[in-house]
Amino acid sequence: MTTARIRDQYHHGDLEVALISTARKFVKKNGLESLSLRQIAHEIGVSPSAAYHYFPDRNSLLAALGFSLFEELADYQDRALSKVSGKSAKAARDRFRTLGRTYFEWAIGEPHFFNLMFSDFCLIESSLEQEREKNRAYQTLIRCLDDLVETGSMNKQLRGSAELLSWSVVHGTTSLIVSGHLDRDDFEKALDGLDLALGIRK
Amino acid sequence: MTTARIRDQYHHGDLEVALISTARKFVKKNGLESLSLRQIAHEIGVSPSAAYHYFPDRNSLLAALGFSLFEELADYQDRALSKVSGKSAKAARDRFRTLGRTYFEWAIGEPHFFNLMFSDFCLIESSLEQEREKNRAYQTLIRCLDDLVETGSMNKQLRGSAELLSWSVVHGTTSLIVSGHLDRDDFEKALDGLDLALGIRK
DNA sequence: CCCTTATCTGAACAATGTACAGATACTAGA
DNA sequence: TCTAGTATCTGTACATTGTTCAGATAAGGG
Repeated sequence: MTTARIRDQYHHGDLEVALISTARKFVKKNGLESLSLRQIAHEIGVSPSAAYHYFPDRNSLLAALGFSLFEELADYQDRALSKVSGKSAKAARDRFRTLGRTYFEWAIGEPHFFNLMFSDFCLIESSLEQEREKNRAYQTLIRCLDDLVETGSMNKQLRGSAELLSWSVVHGTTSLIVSGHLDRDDFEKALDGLDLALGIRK
Repeated sequence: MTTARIRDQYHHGDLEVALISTARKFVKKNGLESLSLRQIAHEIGVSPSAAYHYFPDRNSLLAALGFSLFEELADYQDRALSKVSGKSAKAARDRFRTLGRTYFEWAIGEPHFFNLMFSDFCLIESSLEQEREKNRAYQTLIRCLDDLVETGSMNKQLRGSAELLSWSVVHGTTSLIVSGHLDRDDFEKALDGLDLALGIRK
């Protein structure tokens, strides 16, 4: 009541987050290429130049959006993982598969987001904050694999390579499916193959 | 002497391939985003509208370039593979690794090309010709794996999943490295892990 | 209440993709 | 060889884009 009242006429109040969220809306619908700063500004009801007070250029806005999408993905995965807790072998297997499946489902559901996240735009600021988000899902993967080894339901000789293999298989199939080089149902096949190769018993 | 003489003043002669090859030059240097039809036309010495006689729009030119890059990659792989012939177990292993390594090296050497090939631009016409090119490298992979099984130097129970796993690991790590989410030397680690997981003995 | 600072506007510029009418060169048929 | 017709390219034009910058407007602290 005190801060966000009539400032809508000149001062927007939350322009930075408004820019990112309407950029999100546009990218979701039409992808990166057609994203226009002017359209975003118009949608918000603000002058095209206003954006330059928060982002040096169009690329930086896309980068900021891309970074926020990594958070979204991690949140999405966490939400699904919270339903598969426990330290049993079965729970570890379920979490392992959930981790991969949510990654895939997210990408299939929002292919434009997935493309942005792994595009050139998100290359620059991959230093600090993004690393932290990456680790968030990565730590979960590590815990899954450790649990699988501890419960004796996985080939422990492969433990050293398992993280890299799992991540690259999941990301690889997802990327190839999103780009149309693989069929949708190849993902489950790949997960099955990964289980077999890592010696994960059911 | 008869066909390509003074036509340079009005009729270019090979404008379609000229458009693709100078587009290639620009993408190689600066990536997709900054690619301009007008700059390409100017470089060739032709009017901006001339391009529209061969491509309905900018996207189609990028798609045509992308498709030609799949050919280039396959050629590059074939050139390297031709030095590793033979049906021995060692030859099969070498071909297997060469197949992955050339894929990776190509992408690292020309990241902008790699990005284009797996971008939205190359989604449309992934129907006929591109399938053929994809199969070209894919058949080589299949032959490698068959040889590995025949010579008893690989876990034959994993033969069914091996193609999908290999391809997704190689593409996955490559994609993650190109987009800055993995280190360069993670690729060899992934290949080693893949060997281990598939039971490929040295 | 004023003055500094953050925030946004407005006009402007160069570059881009694309459309279209017309000019120019090539080619086949007489 | 001449002539029509077709393929190929030019020139101009338009709307849209990213980006810059001087100035207007609001907010907040002294």
